[in-house]
Amino acid sequence: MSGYKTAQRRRLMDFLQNNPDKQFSAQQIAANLPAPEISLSAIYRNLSVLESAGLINRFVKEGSREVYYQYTQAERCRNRIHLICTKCGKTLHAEPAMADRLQSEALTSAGFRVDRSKTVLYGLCKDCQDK
Amino acid sequence: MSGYKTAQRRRLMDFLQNNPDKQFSAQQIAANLPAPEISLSAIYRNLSVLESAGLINRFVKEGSREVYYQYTQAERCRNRIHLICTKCGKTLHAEPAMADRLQSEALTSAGFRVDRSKTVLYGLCKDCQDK
DNA sequence: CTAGTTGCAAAGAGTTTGCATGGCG
DNA sequence: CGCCATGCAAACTCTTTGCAACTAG
Repeated sequence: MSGYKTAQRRRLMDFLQNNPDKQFSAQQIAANLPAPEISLSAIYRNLSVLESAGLINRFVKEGSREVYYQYTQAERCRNRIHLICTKCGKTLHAEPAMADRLQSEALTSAGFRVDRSKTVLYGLCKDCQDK
Repeated sequence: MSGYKTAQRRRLMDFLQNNPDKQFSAQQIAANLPAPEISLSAIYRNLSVLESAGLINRFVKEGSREVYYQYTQAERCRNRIHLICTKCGKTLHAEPAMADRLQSEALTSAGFRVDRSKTVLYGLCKDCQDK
């Protein structure tokens, strides 16, 4: 009923798939995508489609007002909490075990049920701590 | 050198202080503030001033693109991680002990240094879980 | 009096939408 | 051929800024 396989859709998907640890705004994608260019509106619409299909994640970065997109790695993202480095922008995936502990921690000490898919921990990754 | 005590500034501060558990966008404040109205630009500028002074917190809410502001309760916010209910919008403050455990958890299992002031856990508060 | 403040309108940034054209199936 | 996709420009939303009038100290 809906969804053609167009060259643009595939190129967008490829781009995000090739940078699985990073997240991009629509405009950054437009700027970094190799020629031929894709119109901004097509990018926005395709990102929307891909997100509905569950192929990419969409979220607002802390301190920014832009929407960012990132490739969804099923195995790596499922049931995991994301850690984003505020310096280099890299995304790490907390192991499920860590998410479990964190979740039960919040539940017992505050009665709060953490939603893993919506929660992002911000801070510095290992590499950026050293600098 | 800078900062007068104007009636508008005080009214904004009062409004946020009277709703310490909630966060508002500039436009929501404009809509909920009792008459006489304050121009949107004055609201934005005052929120900016109050934030620089450390009297209120500023952050982007998950799933939204707007900037939200909330009264900074020095004792309650210092060194604490915030928990925001995705249903009712209420903010809880994790005890420092919980933040400590969470932080060391991230550090040992992922080498990630969590920034407490920027990290927000999203989920359901006690009250909203029951419904 | 002087510097910070206010309101209004205009400018910006990011994103969405209407519409005619072009492409997948 | 029918429906989805694309480009372009216009519309939108939230926020910032320029400017002249206005006030706190």
